[in-house]
Amino acid sequence: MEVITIKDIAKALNLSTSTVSRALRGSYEINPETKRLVMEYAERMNYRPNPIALSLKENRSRSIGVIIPEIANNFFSQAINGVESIAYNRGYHVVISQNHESYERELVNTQYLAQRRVDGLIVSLSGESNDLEHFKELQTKGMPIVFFDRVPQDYITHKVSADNFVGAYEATAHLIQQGFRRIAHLTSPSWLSITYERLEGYKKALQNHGIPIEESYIKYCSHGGMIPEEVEKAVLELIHHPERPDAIFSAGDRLTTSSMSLIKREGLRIPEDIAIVGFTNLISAHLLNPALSAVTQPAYEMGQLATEFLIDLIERPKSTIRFETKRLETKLVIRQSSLKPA
Amino acid sequence: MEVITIKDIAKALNLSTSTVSRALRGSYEINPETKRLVMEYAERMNYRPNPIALSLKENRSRSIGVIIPEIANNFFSQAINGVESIAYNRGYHVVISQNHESYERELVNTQYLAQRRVDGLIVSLSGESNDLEHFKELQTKGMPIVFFDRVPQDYITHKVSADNFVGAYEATAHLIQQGFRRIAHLTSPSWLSITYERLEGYKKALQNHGIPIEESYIKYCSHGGMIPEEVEKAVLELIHHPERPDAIFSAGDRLTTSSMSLIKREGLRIPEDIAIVGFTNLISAHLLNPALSAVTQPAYEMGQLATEFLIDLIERPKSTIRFETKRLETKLVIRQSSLKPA
DNA sequence: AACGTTGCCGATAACGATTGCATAAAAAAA
DNA sequence: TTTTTTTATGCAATCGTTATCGGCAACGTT
Repeated sequence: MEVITIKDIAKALNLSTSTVSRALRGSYEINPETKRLVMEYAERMNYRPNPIALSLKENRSRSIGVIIPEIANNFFSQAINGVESIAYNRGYHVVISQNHESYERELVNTQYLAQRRVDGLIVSLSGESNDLEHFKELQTKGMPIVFFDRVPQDYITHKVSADNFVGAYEATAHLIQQGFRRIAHLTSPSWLSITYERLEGYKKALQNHGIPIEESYIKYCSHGGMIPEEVEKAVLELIHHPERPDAIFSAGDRLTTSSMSLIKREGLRIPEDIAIVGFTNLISAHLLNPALSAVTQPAYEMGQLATEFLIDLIERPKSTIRFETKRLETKLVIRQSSLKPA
Repeated sequence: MEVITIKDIAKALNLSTSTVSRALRGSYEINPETKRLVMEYAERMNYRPNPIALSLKENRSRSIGVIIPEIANNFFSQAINGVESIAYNRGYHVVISQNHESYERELVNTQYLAQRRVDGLIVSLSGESNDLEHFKELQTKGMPIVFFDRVPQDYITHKVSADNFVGAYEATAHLIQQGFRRIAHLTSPSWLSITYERLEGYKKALQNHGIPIEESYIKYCSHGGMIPEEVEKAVLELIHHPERPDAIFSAGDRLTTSSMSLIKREGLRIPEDIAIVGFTNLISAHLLNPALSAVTQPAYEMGQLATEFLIDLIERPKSTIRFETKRLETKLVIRQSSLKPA
């Protein structure tokens, strides 16, 4: 391990570490000649300042932490790419961690990142998180936090989300317009913002079209699709409902693909027996059998926006901040899975 | 930012930092009573040692870096979950970074992780990496590195990969057995290990069945599917080949889904006009239209194994190490996309 | 009584970098 | 020539932690 330090340079050039340090940062009070010598030597020896030492001294790390439920999910991986695109341009590194829809993991990861002195956090809540004390505590200690996608309601900070209400409304309205009437909704844990907003959009669309809301058509999966049995139970209850729904509006990649699998496994056809629209960013949606109608979110842009918000929080004096909640438009792509057969 | 340090504890209890430090680590030379006091106070104040200070002092970070092409890829995200499962059990954190198939990004990420003093690296090479000097240099400086999936040939360290040769052989043999004869191969950059091994398996299967190898049926995508135009060009060349192939054996998620899209867009049917088998871990393979036959890799296990190798390298005295190259079995799942119509 | 042993604890120096303050030498002003 | 100012550099503290070394009682042994 022969890594060159400022001390090595100082020794080699018979200078003090302070002089070397200042020379490297181009301080005006260093002799231009000395500066040149130091710069050249540092260049030649491929000197790189030790970021750990800097973190210790400055209590920051020029990196931002991202905590999301799963990377194996197109929405989140696209969002991360958005985060990276902004972060790198502004000189920050990105540290990714997954909570796997577990409160416990979220807690551990949050604390880890805080200890590692990330300069800020971008968070999409786990399916189990209704207690947000760990974030609140961090925030009072000065850690900037921006939520995206799954945002807490009673929490004052920047938030970025898709317009889940409108997205859900459009999806449901589309199904109604196609002639479906018994429309079920398969969704994530009830306490998540995305769940609530989508549910409201779904209900509103039904109401506006004079269709009564049937509570037994609404199924929550409190582990967000991480536990196959839970999804299976929910879907089977729908399929074997005395008045079987003729369409499902489902949230999330996993819930949607699982539903499709199960419907097929049970010998039913999509969309003839049950139509389906997913709230998902699956890139292979158009390749599915049948091609999947989907409400897609601008994941990349959401990641970008959240990051701009966060870096703003980090770099701007606190006093001048007014917190915002931004909603980005979703897009409904209609494909075969939601078309009423003639 | 009121984080409690060992110094604060020392001051509060009227002890020296050394005593507090030793008490916390349970040193035998501290009075049990003092120990109890310190422990209790630390517990009450929720003291956590500063990992940055430890990293600086010990020149290590109890974390391992993972550098992969893309997280938006089921194979890699499953592999990461495997890595995490082992790492967390053994007290290491995992830092993920993507190279997006770019040599430049790989270089930057490698250096970043090295500067951050990760204790070791788990790497799957970018599609552009034929120069491995950056890894070699790190390794001579003492950084343990384990490669997986895309492994370099002339590099002495632990390596973990799927048995690409056998996987490709089985896929190709399956197509032949189905009655296909003009079998094309759409694959990743030619210099990658996975490309070579799969190509060899493909060729061997053709040879063993007396089918001549047609070079114009073999298409490399030197950006591994990251550039849509490149894939499009390759697939279209196959589709419009004077002797159009009746089957494609394709590598990678992106290459496979792109091929399916393009074949459909060009008005051809799968498998009637062109059959397809993918080398992919797409979780929605069974939901595609048609259901996709695929060679899948034990991604999770590969991640686990690579991590065990790495932690072994990190913790074991160097002298006792004998480097291994492990190949794990792939699994061919036959679905509709590769079945010859009657 | 002199010496050695133990038990318990503290001061200090690292790790790598930055920075406020001090200071030497050189240049400018008196 | 003397004083002041400027220029260029070094010293030392700091960030949080631990390892090394050493100190000082209290006790036991001869």
